[in-house]
Amino acid sequence: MKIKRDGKPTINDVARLSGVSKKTVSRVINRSPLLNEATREKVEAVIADLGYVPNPQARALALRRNFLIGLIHDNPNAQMVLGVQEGILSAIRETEFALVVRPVNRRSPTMREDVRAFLEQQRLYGVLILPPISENDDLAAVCDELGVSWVRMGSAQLDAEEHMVTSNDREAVAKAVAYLIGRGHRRIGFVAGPEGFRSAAERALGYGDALASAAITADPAIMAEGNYTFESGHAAGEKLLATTPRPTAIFASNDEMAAGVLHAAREQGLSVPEDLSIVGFDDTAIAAHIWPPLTTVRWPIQAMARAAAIKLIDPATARREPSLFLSDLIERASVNDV
Amino acid sequence: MKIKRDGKPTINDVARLSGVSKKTVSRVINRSPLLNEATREKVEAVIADLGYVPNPQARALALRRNFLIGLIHDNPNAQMVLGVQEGILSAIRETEFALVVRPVNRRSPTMREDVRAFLEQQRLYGVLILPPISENDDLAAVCDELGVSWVRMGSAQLDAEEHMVTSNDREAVAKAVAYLIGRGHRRIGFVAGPEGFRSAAERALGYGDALASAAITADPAIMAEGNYTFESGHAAGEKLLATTPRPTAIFASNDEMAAGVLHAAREQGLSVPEDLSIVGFDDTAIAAHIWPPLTTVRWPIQAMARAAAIKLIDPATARREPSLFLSDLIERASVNDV
DNA sequence: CACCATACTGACACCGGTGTGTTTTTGAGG
DNA sequence: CCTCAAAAACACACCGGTGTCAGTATGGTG
Repeated sequence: MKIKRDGKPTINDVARLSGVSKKTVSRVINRSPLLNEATREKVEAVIADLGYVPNPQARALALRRNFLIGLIHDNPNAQMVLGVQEGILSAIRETEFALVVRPVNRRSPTMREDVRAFLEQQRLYGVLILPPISENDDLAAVCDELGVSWVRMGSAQLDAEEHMVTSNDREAVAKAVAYLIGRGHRRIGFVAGPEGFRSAAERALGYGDALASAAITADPAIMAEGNYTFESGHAAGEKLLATTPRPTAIFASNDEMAAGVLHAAREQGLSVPEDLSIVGFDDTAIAAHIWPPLTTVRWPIQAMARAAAIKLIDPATARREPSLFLSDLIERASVNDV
Repeated sequence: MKIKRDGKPTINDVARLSGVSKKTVSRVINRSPLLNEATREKVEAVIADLGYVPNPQARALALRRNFLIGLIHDNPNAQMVLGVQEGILSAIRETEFALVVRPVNRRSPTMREDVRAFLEQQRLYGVLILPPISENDDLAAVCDELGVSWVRMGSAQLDAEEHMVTSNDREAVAKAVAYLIGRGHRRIGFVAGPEGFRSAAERALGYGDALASAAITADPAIMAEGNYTFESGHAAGEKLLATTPRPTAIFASNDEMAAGVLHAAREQGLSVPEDLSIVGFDDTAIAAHIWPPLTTVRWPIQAMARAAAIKLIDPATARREPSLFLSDLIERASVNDV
């Protein structure tokens, strides 16, 4: 007698074939300690023989919790989202968890309700929220209300450590701008991220810190705002390069905008880094692939995502690991001494 | 009397409060036609009042199928993977399906077993497989064996239409190379994708077709192989540009490699497109952001992914939609007349 | 050798939905 | 007013696991 029907074997098949109750099989699966060694081996042999794998839906129903964790993001940048996915996966590989992705549109007025409906329908175990929408406290509130555990990633400590993985953008930008100052630059333009983004604010603060440390007074004429896109960086570059005296260096709050600035410089016949030094932020793939390769700040996105996932699925372990991540300056070829 | 416990309301709560059996509530949820209008309204009122949402795990258990579709990929390119995710999501939005992602490593000897374990553990409804691993027939076999429906995306018709969404790379490359020929180029280098990739083979075939149509004999000296990375494109570029006479144009089998070729050209003091024309393939973000912006072939990845997802969740509708997608040439600034 | 704590194991209800077969209600026709 | 088929609703088992608590060996004690 093999399996009853032709479908996949169930716990009942295993129980019948090994002559024990289904509860005992359940104990074997869950590595219960109060279990006779001989019984365990007998059951395990049948499991292996049958190729039995427990049904996750039945398990989820009985346990009243499932093993799905969600990633909620608003695709700020493909490289980053994929880095995050890799990071999460490195944490949940070897576990029974799986990753469900859910892009949302931050400009949609129904975003909050979309997320709510998604969580209600799927009943995920927990979710990870990426910037920029991680800055939205509403989403965290929705999760709490629905009993979904959550962790957000961001550029400033918005929550208790159990709910937050943070990168220290302010400090990282300060270091990068200080690096430009160290190379002799005094007139350093700044392309900010969009208003309302915490990351943008933090990075702007870091720029201010660095100038202040060097006793350089900030000049609003060489500061522009972009929205983290290539096009906005291009426009900001045009504006900054039209000022007199022209900045000798520009720090852009992300790589895409830095690429836009580079583009603008090229259109005006300027060479980089000879006529203009540029530093970006994020170290996405684009940074290494444009010409000249961009000096930028590397945000350890993958490690952060991994830490966030661990917080979600194993809070005990997570408490012994860092929640604040520092970024490194990656020197490439877009900066010259002045 | 509201809900029994403080948990989420269940079908039993709805049944009790509206004075019908749970099966009737089930019929309301599933829009069963044999249902009295008055009863439906009564039950729907209670559902709305309670904010009841059916438990997907219980549903999955009873139906013996869930509403999870998987995306199996080997991250060839962040832009592409994210485009695919967006495409799938546009198809499943408004449905009860969710998207589970699962990156794998094609170089791992256990890849096949990894995928198998994943499918067995999660019991997904169906999966979508991206190139390049979609070319691996083993994975399709594993899915069949496990009763998981599947659709693969690829550069050539490998399967019956119900299992396959195809892009016509050969024809697209032929068009792109013909375009270079039309601009007066005769000595056109080619950077191939890695051996063993169907997409690489198809693209090489397209290159050959175009040369043949123009009665140009292919010169092995100006053909190199890369592995779809920036670095390999850079190396291929160095090799091709060292030949005499130097090619006046180079077609690279993807954008990353095209960027690498551009890099190599720049290092040799060549300007693009004045001294060398370059055409890429994929139209990922990098194409528009490098300097000069790259003329490339746009692969309608998002539409393809959407079509693939529809094939999975709604085969009937899918039969009325296209399964073969043609690519367009996007003219930017990396090509000059010779 | 009876007794009892300890270590295992089992029976059964339950999680929250859906399928099946049966019963009740409805309403048209005689 | 009764009959009876069609329509609507119900009861109950079932999907495949887990929790609870009771039952059965086992072996050390008095």
